[in-house]
Amino acid sequence: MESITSPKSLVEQTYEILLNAICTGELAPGERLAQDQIAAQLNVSRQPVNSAISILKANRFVEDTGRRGVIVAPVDNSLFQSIFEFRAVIEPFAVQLAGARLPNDARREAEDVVRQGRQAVETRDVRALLQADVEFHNMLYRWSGNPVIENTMRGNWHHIRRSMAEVLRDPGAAAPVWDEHAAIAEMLLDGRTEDAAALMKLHITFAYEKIRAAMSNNAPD
Amino acid sequence: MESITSPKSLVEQTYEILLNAICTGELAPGERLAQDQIAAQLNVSRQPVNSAISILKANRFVEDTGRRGVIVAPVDNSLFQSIFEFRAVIEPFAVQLAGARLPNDARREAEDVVRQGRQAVETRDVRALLQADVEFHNMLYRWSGNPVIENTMRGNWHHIRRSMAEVLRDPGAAAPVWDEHAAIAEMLLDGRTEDAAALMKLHITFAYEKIRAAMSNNAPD
DNA sequence: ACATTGAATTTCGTATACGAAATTTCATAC
DNA sequence: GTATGAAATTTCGTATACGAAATTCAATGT
Repeated sequence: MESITSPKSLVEQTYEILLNAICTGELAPGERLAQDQIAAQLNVSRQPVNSAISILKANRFVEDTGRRGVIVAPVDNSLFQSIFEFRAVIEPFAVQLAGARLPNDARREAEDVVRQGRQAVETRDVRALLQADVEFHNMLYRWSGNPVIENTMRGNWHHIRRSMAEVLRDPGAAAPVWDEHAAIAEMLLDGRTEDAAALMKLHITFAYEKIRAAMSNNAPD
Repeated sequence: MESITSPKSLVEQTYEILLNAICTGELAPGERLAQDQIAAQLNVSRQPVNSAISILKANRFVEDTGRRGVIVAPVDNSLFQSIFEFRAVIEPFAVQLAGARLPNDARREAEDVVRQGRQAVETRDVRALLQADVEFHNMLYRWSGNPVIENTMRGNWHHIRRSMAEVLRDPGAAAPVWDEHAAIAEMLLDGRTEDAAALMKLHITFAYEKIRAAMSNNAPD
């Protein structure tokens, strides 16, 4: 028997919709969030919209202009480097911890996620690709048994998604990513934890190089 | 000339007051947050209180009960281990980065913070001690030049503060902590980055051991 | 034409109002 | 004395209302 779960409040729903719009780039950096307009669009009053914006503000996804309302926070280019510099340490660490704490159905779960990722590559669906990427890494965070990693990275992934959405214009380029994911999972499930962690470090480095290359093509500044 | 900074909104002020009360333990885990009562206490309407609680909820400091309102999230004991496991990797990493990117007035800044920390040890002021601790580590995050570290740890420090408040009943025990802080800063400023990072790793390990010992005294379960 | 200024408009922050859902209270039956 | 259930109360989520501050825009002077 499962416990009763109350439906999400309008504040939560509004927050998720706005955050998603920001992360996918639908709401561009610098764009203003007008409460009235958003409220009308979502068919709610301004009150939940106002609360949702407060949450976005606290989490630095939007900035106060001091004037009318808030704007979507800019994605400054140096953020890429910082994010991947950070992940190059955290991700292998998560793999190392996971090696000692694998759940029973780990193999099945890993195979599911990898299948989803590869399917997204096939269908060239950027949104599904990003989601599978989040899920793969999130799976490892869970396996690490360290909830701080999971919580910390939850926040970071939204920022990562914002960045990725800008450069992942060619989903075909993501094919090797999923070979790497599969190899990492395989090593981990085989008990070769150190190898898996080392490959994860490479994986993040590769991803960063790829993104940097894509960026300099898209916006050569 | 400095730019005009708008005064904090009631939502922000309410959020900070509530978060602080949660982190210091003034609002105990499991305690209910009644909007009417808080609003009356802070002399504002329920509206800013409601928004502030939404932010707390999004950041996992309070939990939905599904029934009336929210309760302060429990601090489960395994969180200690997770936090320090995490910091044992992140803090030395921050030191390593900082070694290459020290600002000009680094020495002066470090001396200021260490002085504040030692003074808090003298006066046995737990609150000031925690604040100095946050500031010392935050200084290193800033020096690391990686804003992701700083942002990530900002959130985590609130949780760390919650945990620490419960065990830091004896401020005298914090004296060696500030010797370690001073030594880390000294090494870093001397260009001995690797040594500083190694000591930082030890520092976190020591801190964890100390807290674990204090915990088993306070609540032997 | 362009700058200036002040009235009209927009839009936000916060207060208040209202309906719904849960809890508490209390009368009643066993 | 305990269980039951309906009425009263509490309290939340959300809508609406209102005042203040910023922006827009048109009228006026140069």
